[in-house]
Amino acid sequence: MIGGSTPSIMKIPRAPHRWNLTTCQAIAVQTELASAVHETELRRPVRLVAGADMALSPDGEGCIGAVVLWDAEARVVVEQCVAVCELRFPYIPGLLSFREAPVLLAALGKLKHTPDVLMCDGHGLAHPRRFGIACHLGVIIGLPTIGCAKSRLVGEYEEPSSRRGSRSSLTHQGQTVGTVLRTRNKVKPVFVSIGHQIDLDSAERIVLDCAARYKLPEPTRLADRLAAEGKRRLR
DNA sequence: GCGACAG
DNA sequence: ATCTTGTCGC
Repeated sequence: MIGGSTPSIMKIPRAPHRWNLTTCQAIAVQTELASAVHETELRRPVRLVAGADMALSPDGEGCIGAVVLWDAEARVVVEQCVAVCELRFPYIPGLLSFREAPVLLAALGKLKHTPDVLMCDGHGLAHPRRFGIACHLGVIIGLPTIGCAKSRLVGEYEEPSSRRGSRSSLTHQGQTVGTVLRTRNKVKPVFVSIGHQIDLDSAERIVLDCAARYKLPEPTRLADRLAAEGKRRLR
């Protein structure tokens, strides 16, 4: 490679829309792209699980996106990348992807390996318009994605029993949009939903498999930690 | 009008 | 997301 540029095989397609939009336009984009979400069976077996998360820069004007590629078989980190961007959109419940997706896509574009699935820190179909950040990233990169959030955005559910592995359906407007899953005994559960090109049972299994020691699945937990580290380095 | 509301 | 140390409970 000339100039020492690092070759990457993780090609990120350009988003089919702009990111700096009005809230009204952003909602229109979600309604439009929601029809592109595919709820399907997982084809290839999953081994490489990427986790993505973001942290705000010290001054609050920018953000640090982090991606950690986790080998779910060997239980080791394969690769990790970070990217920095200026914030162009505020945090508005239901429009999270317009604030976070740009940096996460930038970080994903630095990956040398292509993940089998991407685990997002937020919801997928468990969203008012069935288009949370996991769906948005999945539709853009064309890979299977899972939404694994720490709290509820929409929907109703029964508290699952206190044992790891117990679950209950998250329903919204008469539809099952996700699963409330207990990954650790007596610890607050996580909210799992389909992002793109996957089925809910597989999503749940992958989250549980990746969360053997902590509440959050390893890819997400490590990406969160990496983003926090990047934040400290900017001081 | 009031309350809810991923990160 | 972020501000923040110790502390209660298994």
